[in-house]
Amino acid sequence: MLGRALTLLSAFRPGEPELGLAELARRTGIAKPTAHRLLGELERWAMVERVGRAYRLGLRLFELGQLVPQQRDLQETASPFLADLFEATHETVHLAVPDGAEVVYVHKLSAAGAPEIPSRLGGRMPAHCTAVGKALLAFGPPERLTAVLEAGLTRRTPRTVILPGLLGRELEEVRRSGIAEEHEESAPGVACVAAPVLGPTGTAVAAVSIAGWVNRLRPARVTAAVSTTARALTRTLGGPLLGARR
Amino acid sequence: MLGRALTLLSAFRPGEPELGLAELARRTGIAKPTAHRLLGELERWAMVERVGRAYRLGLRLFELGQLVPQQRDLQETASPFLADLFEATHETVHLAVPDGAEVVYVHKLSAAGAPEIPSRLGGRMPAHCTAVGKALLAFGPPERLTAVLEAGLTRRTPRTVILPGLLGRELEEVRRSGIAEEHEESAPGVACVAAPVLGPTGTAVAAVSIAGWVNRLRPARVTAAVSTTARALTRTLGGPLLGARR
DNA sequence: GCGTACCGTTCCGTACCGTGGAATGCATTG
DNA sequence: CAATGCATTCCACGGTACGGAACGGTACGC
Repeated sequence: MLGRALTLLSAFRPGEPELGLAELARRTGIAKPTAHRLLGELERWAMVERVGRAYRLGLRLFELGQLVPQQRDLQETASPFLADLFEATHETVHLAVPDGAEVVYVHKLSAAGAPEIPSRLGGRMPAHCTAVGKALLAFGPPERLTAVLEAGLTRRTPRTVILPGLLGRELEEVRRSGIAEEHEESAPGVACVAAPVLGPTGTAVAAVSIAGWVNRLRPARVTAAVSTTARALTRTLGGPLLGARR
Repeated sequence: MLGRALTLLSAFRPGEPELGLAELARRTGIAKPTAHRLLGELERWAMVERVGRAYRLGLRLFELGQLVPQQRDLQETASPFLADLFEATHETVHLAVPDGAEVVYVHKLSAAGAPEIPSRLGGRMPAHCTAVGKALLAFGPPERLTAVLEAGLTRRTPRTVILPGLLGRELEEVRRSGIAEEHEESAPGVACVAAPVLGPTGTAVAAVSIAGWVNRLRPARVTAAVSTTARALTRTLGGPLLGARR
C-alpha cells in the first residue's frame, strides 16, 4: 500500500503541475478506486492537494524536502557564498550533490534574462556529462566512478563522452587543474565550469558551477571565481584545500 | 499503514538530521518492528536513508518537494528578482506563500555574516506576527483573515499583536501604504519589511520581504526596493499593480 | 568480569484491511 | 440521443499488516 502511494507521488513530473485521477491511474497501473482512496489519504496529510477534480503535489512535501540533511546542511552553508558568486559574475550558479551515477541540483541562482539552462533545482543529470558531475567523479571516492561506469555512459548529445578511456583522461585533467568543464555534453548549447567542494574526509561532497550558453560563457573569466567559491565552501566544511595536498 | 509511514516522516525536525529506530518508535507510538518495516519500505523508495544504525530523510523527498507547483512556479519566477533585491540591499531576502493561518518560506537569500534570522526555507510562521503574513492578510481574500482569527492570535513575543482589533487596524494601514512591517513580533530582535505579490485574481499569492536585526534594519532604506520587487513579480504574474487600483 | 539497559532485527500467530470490479451520476462531444 | 470519459462509492474477496517475544550485540556502571 505504501509503495503504491509513493508510486502515485512519483507519477508527477516537471511541467505537469496537475494530474487527474484517471491519468494517475493510467500512469501507475493502479485501479481508479484504489488510486482515489490513496490520494485521499495523501491529501489528508497535505502531501497532495485537490485543484478542482485534479491533484497536485502538496506544500507539505516541500516542507519535508527542505528538511533533507544532505540538501539542507549544504544549502544553508553554501547560500551566502553562492550569492556572492552570482553577484560577482551574473551567470547561472549551481550547487550539486552526488547520488549514485547522477548529480542532483540543490541550489540554483540565475539572473532575469539569463539563458534557460535545462538544469532544475531538485532535478538530476548523469554525472559523466556535466561539469559538476566530473568534478564529483574526479575528486570523489573510486566507487563513485565505478558506479558510473557500471551504469554505462549514455549519450545525451553528439558531444557526450561515452568512452570510459576518454572520460578517465578527462578526469585526470580535472584532478590536475581542479576545474571541470562541460561543452555541450549534457545539452546542446550549454557550457559549464565547475569545481569540487571537499568534505572533512577529503573527497568531494558537492560541486559548484557556473553555466551559460557555449557561445557566451568565457571559462577564463569565471574559473577563478568558481574555484574561489568552492575553496571557501571546502574550508567551511573542514575539507582539505586543493593545492595544499599536492 | 500509509498514515503511519507519513507519521514517521513527520517525526523528523529541523536540527535533528538523524534519528534511530527506537527514538522514531517512541515519538510516533509505532511498535519497533512495525517502524522498522515501514522505514525499510521508505528506504527502498529513497524517502529515507540509513546512516549507520540511524535514519535520515532521503534525497528523493527533496526532489519531490521541488516539484510542488505552489512553490516551484513562484520560485522560478521570483528567483532572479529576489537575487536582484539581495544584490541591491545585502539584507536577508524572503519569499513566502500563505497556507491556512500560516506562511511558508519558499525562498531565502542571506549574506555571509548576516544575522541569523529564525525563518527557515520550508518552515512556517504564524501569519499575524510576520510582515509577510500581514501583507498576505491585508491583500488576501477575506477568508484568509477569518481563518487566522479563528485559529486565534498566539503570542510569540511580548510585542506580538494578539487583539483582533489592533491587527485589523494594522492591516488597514498595510492596505493604505502597500507595506507591512514587523518589529519583534515573531522573534526578539527581528525586524522585517514586506510587500504583497498579487496574482491574476488581484489577491496576494505571495509576499516579498527583507529582514534584519531591529537595531540595524532601516525600513526607510529598503521599503522602496521591496515594493519594487513585489511590483515586478506582480506584473510578471499578471496581477494588478498597487496604486493602479485606487 | 558481570549485570543491566538499550539498541536493532527477525519471526509468526492473530487480527485487520486493502483491493478492484461493478454500479452510479455527471459532463462533454458528435 | 448515444457514446465516451470522468470521479466516486460500495462490498465481497483475498491478502497482509501488526506487534509481542525472542535474540544477539553494544555500552556503561559496579
